[in-house]
Amino acid sequence: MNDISFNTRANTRDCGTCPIRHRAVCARCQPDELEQLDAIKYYRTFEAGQPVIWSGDPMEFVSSVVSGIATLSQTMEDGRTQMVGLLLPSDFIGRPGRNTAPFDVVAVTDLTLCCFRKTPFENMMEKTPAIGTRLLQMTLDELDSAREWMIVLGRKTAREKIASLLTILARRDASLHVKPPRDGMSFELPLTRESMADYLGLTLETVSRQVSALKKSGVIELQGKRRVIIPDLNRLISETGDDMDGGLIT
Amino acid sequence: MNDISFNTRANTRDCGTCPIRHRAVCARCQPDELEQLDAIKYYRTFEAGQPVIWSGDPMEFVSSVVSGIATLSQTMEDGRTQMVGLLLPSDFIGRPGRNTAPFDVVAVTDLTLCCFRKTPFENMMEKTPAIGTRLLQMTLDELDSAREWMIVLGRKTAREKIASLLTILARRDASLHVKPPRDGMSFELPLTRESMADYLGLTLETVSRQVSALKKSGVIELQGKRRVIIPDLNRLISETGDDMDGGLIT
DNA sequence: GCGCAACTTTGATCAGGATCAAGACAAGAT
DNA sequence: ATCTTGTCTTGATCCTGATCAAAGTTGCGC
Repeated sequence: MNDISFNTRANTRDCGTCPIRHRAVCARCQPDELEQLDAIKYYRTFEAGQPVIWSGDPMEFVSSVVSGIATLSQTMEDGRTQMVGLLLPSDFIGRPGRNTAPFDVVAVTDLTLCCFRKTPFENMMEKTPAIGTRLLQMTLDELDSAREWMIVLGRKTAREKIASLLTILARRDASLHVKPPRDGMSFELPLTRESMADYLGLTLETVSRQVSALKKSGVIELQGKRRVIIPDLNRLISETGDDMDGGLIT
Repeated sequence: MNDISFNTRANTRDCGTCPIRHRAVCARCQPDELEQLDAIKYYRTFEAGQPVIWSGDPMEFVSSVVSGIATLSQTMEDGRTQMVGLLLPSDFIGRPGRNTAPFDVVAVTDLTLCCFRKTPFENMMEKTPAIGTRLLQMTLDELDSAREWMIVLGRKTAREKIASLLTILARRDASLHVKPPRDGMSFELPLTRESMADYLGLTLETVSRQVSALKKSGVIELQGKRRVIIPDLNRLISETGDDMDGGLIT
């Protein structure tokens, strides 16, 4: 027996083989599986801006993000693009049972992935049902997040959209730190204004204007163009239009 | 051995215990499991308009839609609502491993669900890993659909949104029939203009106007307010803004 | 038949965000 | 220092879809 629990984003642990703390499948490596894992596991790194895989490409691995940030997005023929997900450390990329990528994956910052060759991974899943269970839980989480994002895209105003995105980023950032948010948290924006626009279904000009507007209202402060200071998180949350007590995508 | 394959929406089969053809978990009942299944399985029916469950409510069952249509939606405090999913026969409702419903589920038409009490279902999942695998595949499908819907909500014009919705409904309807679409397919709109608006992130007036506009352009025809005739599906698809050859949510 | 309620269409006007256009700013490169 | 390049901000204008309002349609109960 061992005490491995299903780690949540706020409750990560060292897996012993990967360089950082994370919660994805390879974080659950068990000692006697490591030999085999090492045979099928490898790291890949990407520079900021590089594509990881294009929609429709054959995909011979599954992976989890070790460090850096990637985006999951889709582009129409005429160039309109929509981000459908933000991949942060510990997030999982890939589809056991599928052969092609359904969306574009692009490295936003320098990116390291911990990859598993797909077939051996699938075999491992069969032998270790806990992995499948874990993956199902993660997928259900992602599905809920995706659905919660729909109300942002479909029903929120530009200002609410920006506030929603900043809230998510602030919360994700806060969960990386040990100290709980002493008011006056701050974080580095990983996205350009254009990426934010693609995530929110806006134009980059509107994003810029609304960020400025939130600054003018005192809801946020900026140091340079990328560092965001949030004097009062509840104030920001109240700008999202959401219920105060939760529900927002984590 | 048996030849049960992972059924897709276009490839359903009789499960032998449920009244109609469908592809969800209970469609995969195996003869020797039936006795036990009957002990934990039951049907529930809802009238059109009735809620099945509210977001946040404790949820003691999982289920699949046997007949009728339900919506999955979310409402903000001020009343703005966004549908995040359309549940058609064979779709699965519920979260193994969760105790509360993440979204509102409402019956749009008269609805029959095939329900399984959650704990016994989860036990069954543990004993029969194929169920978990199947559920993971279905969840991955739903996740892809949810993400594909994001580009509709975030980047499409009102006309494209309507065309996208009609295309999905037309395709789903077509997959229920044996004959492939002899051009000139038609189907009954299951949704009111308001529900369509909530699905597409529009107002009901805009939906009405754009439906009229598509009619005036000859892309669709209407018999009464609810029956839609599609003389040329490709013509409709070209109005969605999507790539001709696929990709659209199924 | 009539009346009523729910749903739908259509019109007039408004506004939020898109679009077009010009600069501002910062970090590197020469 | 100057030029370049990419990113961001700000302004002016336009247009799509929202909002407000009224009337048309359908189905149902009586």
